[in-house]
Amino acid sequence: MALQIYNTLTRQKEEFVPLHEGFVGIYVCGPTVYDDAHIGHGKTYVNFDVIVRYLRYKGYRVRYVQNITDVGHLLDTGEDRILKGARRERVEPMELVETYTRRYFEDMDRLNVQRPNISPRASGHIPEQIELVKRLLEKGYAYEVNGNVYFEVSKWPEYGKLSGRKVEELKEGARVEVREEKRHPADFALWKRAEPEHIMRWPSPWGEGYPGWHVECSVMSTKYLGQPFDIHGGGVENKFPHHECEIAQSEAAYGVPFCRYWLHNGMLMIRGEEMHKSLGNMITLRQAFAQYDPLAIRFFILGGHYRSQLDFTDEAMQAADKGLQRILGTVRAVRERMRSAGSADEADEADAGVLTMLDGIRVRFEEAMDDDFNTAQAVAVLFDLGREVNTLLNSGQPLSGATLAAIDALYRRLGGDVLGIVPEQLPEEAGVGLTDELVRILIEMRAEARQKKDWATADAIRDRLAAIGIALEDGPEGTRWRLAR
RNA sequence: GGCGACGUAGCCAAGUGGCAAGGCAAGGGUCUGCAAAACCCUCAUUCGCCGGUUCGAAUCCGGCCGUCGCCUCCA
Repeated sequence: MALQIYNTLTRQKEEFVPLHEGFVGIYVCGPTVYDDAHIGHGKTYVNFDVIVRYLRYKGYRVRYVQNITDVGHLLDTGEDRILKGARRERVEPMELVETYTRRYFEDMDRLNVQRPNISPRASGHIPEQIELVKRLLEKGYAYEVNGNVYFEVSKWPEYGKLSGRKVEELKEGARVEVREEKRHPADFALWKRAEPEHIMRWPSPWGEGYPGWHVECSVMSTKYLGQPFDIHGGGVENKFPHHECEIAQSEAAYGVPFCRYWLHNGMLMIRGEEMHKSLGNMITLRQAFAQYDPLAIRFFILGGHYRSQLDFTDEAMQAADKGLQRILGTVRAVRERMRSAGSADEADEADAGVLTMLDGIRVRFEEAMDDDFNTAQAVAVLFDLGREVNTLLNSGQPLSGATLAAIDALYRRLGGDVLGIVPEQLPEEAGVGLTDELVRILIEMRAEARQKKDWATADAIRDRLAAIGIALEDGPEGTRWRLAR
């Protein structure tokens, strides 16, 4: 079945057909690196991470570009976010940028978000941005006033096609303070003159200044992906004006479409409210990691559709944590059985019935993901797989190494490669070695106690291990241990 | 004020014309020395409310109520 994608530009699901067969170019608006990433960033980049992973699973070669904004993104006070952050921490602007860029990637790594192929920085693409502004001036779509260059929205009739807004309506009710020098309130800055105290500045044909925020995305997406390119992603809150401006600039400058499929993901809410500094409900990823397993946060995010809003609450997170443990519990059991089965089973064959079941799961999983990346549905399929596998594991019937390997491979493929929630190595597996050996000694001692029906000793061992986060589970094939959070 | 999204069980959340996925929680059972894990069963005659279209609607249309987002250079 073909992949269907909801295109915000056309407001409908469309079959995805890339520009060049076998290759997908995708650009996603990245963070402005002036502070730690919060769980809202987590949702956005996990959402797009899975989209990219699935495209790769489908066999496409994907080039994923995600910018790092390190200049030109202003606060409503007109202050540059980077400069403000640098002043706050008394460091050079680029020092601040470096710090938070690194921290951003560290946070994303913990969420198991694969890094983009290219993470271009706005400050590293100033000449290209000046080039675009020049071109817009030459073609008559922009005008310069006092060292500032603005895009003239009224010259571009298609302005508003993404967000469904009309330029005439923008005048009304807008809270934008209208700068006198603009010809129309909706005109937006392509280049800004640097005031004397503004230290991030570059020479340009219009004097010393810095680029407007929207320009970097137009420039860096097409520089690495061409124009037009396949997919542009970002949070809904950037649909207008950011994305609208990107389209206008790029299409006015080059006369060809900018991007073919627009994807917008829904925002993350905190107990029903938008996360906002002024509401004091901001949760950084680092804070969240202190309380929850990063993979559980990822799993929580995948429990909803990427286009929907998602409400972050303690209860919902706990449910997600439990749910993930359930899935990983099955994976752990399969891998343990593989290990204890040994590698000696040459000539063994996978059970045909099991293979058929696995194939059915794979098909249902793909159907869910093909339908506009329905991860919630895909996760449900994984739960169904878990029930089947657990039943198989408990049935007492012998399972060949090949059968177990096929099950494990499917988990790695769907749960690992695509959803990114099944690790290559579970924590217990990583800790094999000393921890495993120590725990096994205790398990043996406990087994002896149990044999003598010395329940007090047996339970004491179990309780004390539980107290340090190691859970013991007695089964027909002996006792297993796992890390319990 | 303008534009848009959503409202599904105690909670989270899929489903967009044919008798309501999945997870968490809860109750019962199997297994266990007791647990844990796992499995089985139960858990929305109903999808904010009121109308309409249809043989048939959670799904389409209209109205109302409620929540949220954008119009502020927040992912």
